[in-house]
Amino acid sequence: MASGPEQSRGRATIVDVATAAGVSRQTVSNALNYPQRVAPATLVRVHREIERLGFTPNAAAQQLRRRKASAYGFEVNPSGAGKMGHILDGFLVELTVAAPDHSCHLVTFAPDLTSLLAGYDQILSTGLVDGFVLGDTRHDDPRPAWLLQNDVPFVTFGRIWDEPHMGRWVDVDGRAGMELAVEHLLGQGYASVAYLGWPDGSPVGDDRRRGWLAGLADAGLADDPIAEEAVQDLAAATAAADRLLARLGPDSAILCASDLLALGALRAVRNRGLEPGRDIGVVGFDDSDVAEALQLSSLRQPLQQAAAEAWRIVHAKGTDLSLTALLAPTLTVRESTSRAGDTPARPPTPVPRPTP
Amino acid sequence: MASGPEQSRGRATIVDVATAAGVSRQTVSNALNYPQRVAPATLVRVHREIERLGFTPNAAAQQLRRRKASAYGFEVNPSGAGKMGHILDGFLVELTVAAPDHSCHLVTFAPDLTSLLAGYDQILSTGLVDGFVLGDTRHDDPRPAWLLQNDVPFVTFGRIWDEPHMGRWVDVDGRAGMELAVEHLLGQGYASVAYLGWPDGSPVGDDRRRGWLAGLADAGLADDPIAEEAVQDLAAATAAADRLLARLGPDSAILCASDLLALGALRAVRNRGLEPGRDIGVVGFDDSDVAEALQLSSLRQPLQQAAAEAWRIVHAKGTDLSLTALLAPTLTVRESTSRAGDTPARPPTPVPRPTP
DNA sequence: ATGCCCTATTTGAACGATCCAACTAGGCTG
DNA sequence: CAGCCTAGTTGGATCGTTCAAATAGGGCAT
Repeated sequence: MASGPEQSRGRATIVDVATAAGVSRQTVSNALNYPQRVAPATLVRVHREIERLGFTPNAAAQQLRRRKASAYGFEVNPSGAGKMGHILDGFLVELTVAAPDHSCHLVTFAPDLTSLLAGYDQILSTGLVDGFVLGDTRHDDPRPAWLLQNDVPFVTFGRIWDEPHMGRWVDVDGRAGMELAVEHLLGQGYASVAYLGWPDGSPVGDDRRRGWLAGLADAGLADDPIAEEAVQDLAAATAAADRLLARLGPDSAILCASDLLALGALRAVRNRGLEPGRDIGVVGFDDSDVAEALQLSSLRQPLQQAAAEAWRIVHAKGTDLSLTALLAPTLTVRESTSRAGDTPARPPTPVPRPTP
Repeated sequence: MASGPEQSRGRATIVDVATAAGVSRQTVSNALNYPQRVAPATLVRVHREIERLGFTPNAAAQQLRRRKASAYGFEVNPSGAGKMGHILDGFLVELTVAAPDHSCHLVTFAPDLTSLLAGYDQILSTGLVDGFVLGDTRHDDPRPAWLLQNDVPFVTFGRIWDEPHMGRWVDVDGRAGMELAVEHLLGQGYASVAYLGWPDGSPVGDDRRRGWLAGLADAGLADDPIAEEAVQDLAAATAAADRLLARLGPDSAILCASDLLALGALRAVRNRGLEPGRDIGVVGFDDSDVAEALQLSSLRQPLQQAAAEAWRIVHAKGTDLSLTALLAPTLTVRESTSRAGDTPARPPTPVPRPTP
């Protein structure tokens, strides 16, 4: 697989190939970077030697001469790794998979404790990366402005809500996703669709709530929208969902801003002796592992598309500020929204509680 | 933060610092790499100029000259990203956080479809990375042998079960973790501890099962161990747990090989009208987001330690084949194993099912 | 004073590739 | 037949750093 060069003093270099093919090193370089400049006969001869010697251009030498690393930094946050709804892990994977299509790669780095920008400045100043993919956008985020000011290529996953005119982002259209979910739920025969969301103030949450309302309006059901709020916590979600159920009639559905909230809804439903899907429809957001395990219908973010768009945007030349991509999520339908769902979780014979 | 060099033609280089400090470039290099070779007075002068000019050594130039990238590759697998129990995401984060301690960084790459080794060979041949951190170990894994044969530094997360004598791994002691869990459960007052595990044959699963048996033996309860098997699937796990409950007396506990299996156990327990924790103890493995959300006690892998050990091993010089680290997991105790747990999930007033 | 050693520092030469400008054949034009 | 153009090829310089060997300049013993 990796056969050594003439002299076994390491890997084959471009001059090894050149001498073997009887040409100059520049011709070998041209054969790889500008094939149209090289005579066809020479081209095949060079490529044969490249193949034979197992030559691969040295990345460090290319980076040095080209003044370009063809690498991008991705900040990973220790606090939220593996957390539910943290689709960043999946996004990173899809970015990595798509990276070769753009002949570049990804370098991970951890945030600097002193400053939000320090970590970025440091890895950038070594020339290790050309730019960044920001996996999240925070409120009052100083990073986009700083990067723009320093002419550093970047793209964020998540809209830059504070500055709507600022481009260079890719995001998932939570609003459209919610409309889709409402349509699905009504199509399944649920009479009404209530909403379990986060408290006002988070841009993402507000956007999703608007999607729910829009979905109701589309169906002409917007006259009396029923909603409850809960923070991202199971106990709070369960309690809020229970309040919701108290206000709802039969054959209702609950649309949730996250899988965790939906998990609370599932518990509240079961606590009332009801069966999710058959009695009450429940839809979550992010299609996390939990959703899959609990047979919870959920909106899935198109991470593969998002990664592709991210690479496109980060590589786009010029200062075009309107480089954006808004992608529609898809709905993964499971038992929690199917009326005729068999309920395998229920055991054949209920057993009374054993008394000590 | 990033002030330019004398001529604003890019970043400050080592010669910019040298001329500014009135020394040769090599002295600046020495000041950074071998400070003891430089006279104290010169040292402070050089460092002052480095600070003033905001100089950072160019990584590509260093890599080229040192013939060393100070980077390591980490293969990310598209199929299992974000999956429950996939602690690889967390491991990658901890590796990234700890990387600066070893003045190196991490480069992610996706598996090549043609061959398991092709992706490794390719990124290695460019000199982009010096070695690899393998996030998982498969059965009949050709990678460790290949890497060893080619003198490529590496370390695996997960023992190399096929070749017990082969070193260069860091792993979590599932067996010890299970013993710890059994001890905890018995200490909580549960009369017996049953086991819900994977079918025989997986090295990890068999190891954990042995830990359970060892824990029972330590307590003198090994005479009639009760266990059931299920594949990594919620429905199967729920059914198996239900079979287990049929065989168990009151005040028992179920120790599970994974959080997903434990999730099935929780459902089976609730389906019988019992309350996890109060009536039946349940313990999972991996302390995933689900465990946290469902208040499930679970064994947590010490990923931070694992990352530190991984860096130590991958950087260890020589061909010492016995470079290993076996770390003990910790138990995160939650309501599913606390007898006197309040049960916030139960609503104050049960409501009958609404009839249409 | 001469020789010698030791320390601090400097100079030359890589590392492996690409950019740039120059060079050589040819064929074509006027 | 001189001159021009183009395709194909080449050598020199360069990216920014570190390695290896050479130099300068004391201090100390002979």
